[in-house]
Amino acid sequence: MVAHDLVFHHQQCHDCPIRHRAVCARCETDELARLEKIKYYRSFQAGQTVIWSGDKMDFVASVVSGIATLTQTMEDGRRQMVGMLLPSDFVGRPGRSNAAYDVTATTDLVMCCFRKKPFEDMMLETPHIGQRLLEMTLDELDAAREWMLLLGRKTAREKIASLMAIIARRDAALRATDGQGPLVFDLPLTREEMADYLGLTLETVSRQISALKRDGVIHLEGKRHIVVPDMDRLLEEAGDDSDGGFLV
Amino acid sequence: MVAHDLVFHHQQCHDCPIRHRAVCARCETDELARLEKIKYYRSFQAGQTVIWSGDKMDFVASVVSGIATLTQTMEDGRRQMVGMLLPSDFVGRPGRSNAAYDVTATTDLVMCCFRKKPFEDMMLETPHIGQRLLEMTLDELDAAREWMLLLGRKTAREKIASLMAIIARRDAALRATDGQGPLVFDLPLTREEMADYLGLTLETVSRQISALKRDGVIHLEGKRHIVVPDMDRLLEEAGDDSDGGFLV
DNA sequence: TGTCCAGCTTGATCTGCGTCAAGGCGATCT
DNA sequence: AGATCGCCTTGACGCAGATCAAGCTGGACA
Repeated sequence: MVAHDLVFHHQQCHDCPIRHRAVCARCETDELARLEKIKYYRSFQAGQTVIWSGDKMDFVASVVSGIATLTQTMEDGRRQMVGMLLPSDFVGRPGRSNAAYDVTATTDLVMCCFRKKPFEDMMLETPHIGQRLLEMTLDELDAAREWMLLLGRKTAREKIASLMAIIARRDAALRATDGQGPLVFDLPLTREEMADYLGLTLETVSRQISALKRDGVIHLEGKRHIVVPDMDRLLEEAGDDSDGGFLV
Repeated sequence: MVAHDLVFHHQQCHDCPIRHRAVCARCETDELARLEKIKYYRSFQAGQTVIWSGDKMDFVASVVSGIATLTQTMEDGRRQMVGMLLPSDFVGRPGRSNAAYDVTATTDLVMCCFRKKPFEDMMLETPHIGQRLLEMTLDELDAAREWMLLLGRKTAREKIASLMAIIARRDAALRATDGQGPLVFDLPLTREEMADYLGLTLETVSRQISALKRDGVIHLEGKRHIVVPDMDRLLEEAGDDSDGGFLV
């Protein structure tokens, strides 16, 4: 059964490697049949650009596997990441025909795309798709606002610690690691991408990672593999609201 | 006729001083009647807090007049504004019972509130309310992402110039000033609020405003009244993507 | 086995903005 | 008219993070 879950179904999709949300409707056959007809897959290699800001974008999509980023660039080349898309995340804006950001595959990437017009038609006739999309958009808005606090007010060290915590959390959620014990994950971003995420330079990122390592907040094996011996300590370094958690 | 326009109607509301969007449904009498029953008004004085982060929030609302801000605060007192609500803007999240941010009236403020539960019920039965809300949320997300670029990558001078441009634009939109000629407006924020908006200190805000004045980019009469002799010059200072405009 | 290169680290130095501190200005109250 | 208070400006100084520069490390390829 196909279940891309725009409504919180989590069945295994018959032709996708993972469960992903944000794509299909309640599992009612007619809807599914319609979705099947307008959906198609696209693959990208790490580093490839999915779409440039300003380009015509006649589809919406959800990430099946891999990671994509949204970035904005100023004329002089300064770049700021404004979105990170993990599996199940949604890109594209119904009711707009041009991309507002550069979308880039930072790892090998598979996306499940829907041609925009028929998707919009379906949204009109199937309210719960829109409802689910609203919910996801509100979540993204919350994430963006958390990110704004980070960019505007946190120190470099806090920024790095925050990023580690965010990645650890999302990684754990994806793998449904109910996880007690030391947290382990791989950084899916280069130092430069982290810098673009955090509003820093790659040198500062490197230095602060070294500092956190020196201070025992994280261990790293190789350049990408991170072990967090004590999540609470990390969250403290991140300057996050205590309680380690989710107000939501 | 009441028309708070969750669907782009712009009739004058019979009991509100201005046209505002984001509140009511297509002007079909039964819907209006229902909305009338669940709506009520609240007024706040400049400086009053509407709701604290974490508090129970059993309503959603739209701004009728005045300006409200959303801010996040770290334990040590560092603050970052994450949203600015002008008339017609919407606050509150269907499907969540606690506020995620401090909401504060920066000017005298009137809000049109709807008790949450009945509003949610209505959303379920009246899809276009949800559709309109999705549209507005996507707009806010775009604004948040623009804001992230500002926070992460712009210099203090660019930040100030950007803020002036944003306020000028929103002000013009509100007053439907189709406006050629020198742009004129009042700053609705104190220097400290601007600092919280921009991720700066109030001293830096003050210094950069003085600098822009010295360089003739803006003129100011008193401390709040701004005249922009050349909008293009201002946008250039803001480091915004040339074309002066809206990709949307 | 060497060499090449992208990604990363580390050092030295510079600078934009924060911090601390001292007033100025205008509105409101007495 | 003076006192008070919130808001704003300006100066002096210090530091976190940017910039510039050199070199490391590990994987791909010949």
